[in-house]
Amino acid sequence: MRWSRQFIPTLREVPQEAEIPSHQLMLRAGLIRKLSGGLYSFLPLGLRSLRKVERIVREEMDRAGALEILMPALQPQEIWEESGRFEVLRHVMFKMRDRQDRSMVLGPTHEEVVTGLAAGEINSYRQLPRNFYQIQTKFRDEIRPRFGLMRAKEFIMKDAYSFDPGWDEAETSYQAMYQAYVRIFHRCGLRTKVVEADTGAMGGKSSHEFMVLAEAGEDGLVECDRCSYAANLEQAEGRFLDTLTFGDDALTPEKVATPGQRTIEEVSAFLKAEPRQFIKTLIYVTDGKPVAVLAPGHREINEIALRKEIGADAVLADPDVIVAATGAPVGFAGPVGLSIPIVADISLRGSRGMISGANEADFHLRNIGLDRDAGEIRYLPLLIAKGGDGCPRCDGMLKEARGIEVGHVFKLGTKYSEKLGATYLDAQGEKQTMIMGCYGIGVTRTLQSVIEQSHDAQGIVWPVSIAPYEVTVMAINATHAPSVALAEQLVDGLTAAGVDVLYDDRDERPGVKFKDVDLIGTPLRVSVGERSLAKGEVEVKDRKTGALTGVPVEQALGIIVEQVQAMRAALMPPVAG
RNA sequence: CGGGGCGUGGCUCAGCCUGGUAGAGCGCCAGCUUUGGGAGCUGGAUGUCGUGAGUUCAAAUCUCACCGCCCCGACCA
Repeated sequence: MRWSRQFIPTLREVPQEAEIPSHQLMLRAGLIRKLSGGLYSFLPLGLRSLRKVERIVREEMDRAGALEILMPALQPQEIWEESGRFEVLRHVMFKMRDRQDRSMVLGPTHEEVVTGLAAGEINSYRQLPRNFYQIQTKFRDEIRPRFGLMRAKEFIMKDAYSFDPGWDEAETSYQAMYQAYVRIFHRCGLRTKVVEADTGAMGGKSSHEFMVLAEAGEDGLVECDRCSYAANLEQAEGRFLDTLTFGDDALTPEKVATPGQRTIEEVSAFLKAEPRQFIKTLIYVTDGKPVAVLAPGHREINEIALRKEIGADAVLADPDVIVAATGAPVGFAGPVGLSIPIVADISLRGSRGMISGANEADFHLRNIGLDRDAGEIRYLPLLIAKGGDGCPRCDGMLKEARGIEVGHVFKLGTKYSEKLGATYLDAQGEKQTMIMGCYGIGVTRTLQSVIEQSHDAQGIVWPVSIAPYEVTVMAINATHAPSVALAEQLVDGLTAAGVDVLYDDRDERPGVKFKDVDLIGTPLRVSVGERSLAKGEVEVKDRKTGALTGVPVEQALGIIVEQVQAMRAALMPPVAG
């Protein structure tokens, strides 16, 4: 392909709309253009890379035995009401009406459709197991689209759904997908970290996320410095290593005036005590009733864990509810003397000498021995894990990182198959419920994640497997006939050898062409110029290492093809299976 | 939805405070020179200054409303 016939609108300057490197580079290298917030057009270069990611995904899914199908993006709202997820996901679904005034939605995911399909078509154990997947556009009315393709309103997802006769078989399906994901991301040149995760709106028993570690990542996670434990912060449990005992055990609670001091920060400064000596008392409301939730003053409550324990609808209480529940305005709640149920993080068990609100305006209590001075308390693990906490699996210590979720595998169990009647008859003629799993890869997000992980100051550094072109060839001076002739000869030869080659035929200054090639990031650059030609050579530059090699003209074609093949081979998974 | 920032040519931005002829660099078009890391010279095209209302003799500039974009938070796969 000739550069002059392609459409590669590169930008010299960083568009102000883009914050993170990958988003900036996708715009600068001419891969995408924005239509409006969270909606992007793919230009030729972006689409070429996207198609290559899709091809890898498709090959590995097929290899793992999954079957490609394609389901409608436009769906009747009823199927969501049937599964009970309309309420859960109504805020992320685009909703509309058709000409018969039927309520329709654009699918944010496809458990409902695929489970209905399986329920209708699969009746016997002889038809199991089956795993259906598709690569398709998903629609989610994001509260806040962000970072280009990272979080968009419309994006391409590979979603797969496994149906198994029993739990053991389902485990096998899960492992097969897990392994396929490892291979997919490896082939895309991505380094990923697998973490334990919360199942969120998908539901089900347990799940793992494939994370690309990156500063720009939207998810916090922790990993152990000793063992392989790693988890999303939403899911992670850290062992609290600190001991919360202060001062003399014999001291009893004492009221202390703290006029106008509401936050832990304010009161700890006022009383000259560390935040960790405080019992943070938050009032939540669940099922219409207030509940006091306690945590050490320097730590945060994990609301996902909390909701699992006290009720899925739990939210922080409004000020008037707090006044009614504690008798004091916001900022002065404490566990001592409260008449509402209390749950506390397990780190607070046995704590002594603590400080908390006195349930009276402008007063706090100190010298609290929590289980001595407060009423009945349920102790539960409720904290968001933090770097420095102990690993829950071994003696190691957790450290924090940020990640981009590119894949997520779920053990769903029977959540959908039960609701939507996905049952079959086993060998004994007994009716059984299918065991499901679901497996997603954000294809467009994966593409951008590769750039986020693989770029430098000059531009994108594509892994050869998903580079829009594998090699760019140029005549440094497009008016120098011998250079042009040799360049074109190399382009033809490479094309014939099955290499994706871009021919920069523009009559631009060399600097312009060099900058552009670096920006769009093709793994190899071949330049033909008068200088190297005088030595009987062409120049090959490795985009990743920056290494420049003079290659004799006669051997150039063979050497370049070999290098491309070597780069391709390096990204194939080491072992089969 | 709360907080903050920003909307001026294709891109990056100045001008706004203190109202009075709409600017620069890059890009684009034509010509000449140039050709190993974003060239030089000459000439040229491109703007409802986000939209609407208001104040004013006069609004890119002041006021109000709305819209859009970006960031933080809440929320979320």
